[in-house]
Amino acid sequence: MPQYWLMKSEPFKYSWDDLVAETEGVWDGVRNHSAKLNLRAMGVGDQCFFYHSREGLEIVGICEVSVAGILDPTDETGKWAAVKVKPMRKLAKPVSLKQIKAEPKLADCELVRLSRLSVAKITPEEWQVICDMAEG
DNA sequence: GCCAACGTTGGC
DNA sequence: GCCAACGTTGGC
Repeated sequence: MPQYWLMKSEPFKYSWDDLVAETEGVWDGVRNHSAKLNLRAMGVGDQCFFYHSREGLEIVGICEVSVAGILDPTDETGKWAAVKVKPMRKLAKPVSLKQIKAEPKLADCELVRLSRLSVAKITPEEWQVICDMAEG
């Protein structure tokens, strides 16, 4: 059974469109231990929301882990983890942070509780709630 | 651009 | 091993 995640990226550094253009992207540059543990816990086929931070502040698309458990190629120490992801689909309607905060069912999600965590875990229930919001 | 939250570093 | 200082992240 796949797990669910949310990955943040600043769109002016690496946006959803950049990932789509690349077809497959390496999710590297994470330098936070909690985020690293989440990256290490990912498996091939896991589903990830692609969230735009700093600008946009919304979930824009869904991608899937295509390669799990690799070392961060941008890290010379060999201590940091990375995964590869492939874009799956763009959301019909982006789900903004504002909407997420306004939804009681999402009040406890890692994205809201740990706002600075760049790779957050999403429960299946939360995933479903956000997917419903993206279609509404 | 500001600032709060949080992680890391380094002096003791 | 504690904690103050500092740097970074990310919402506003």
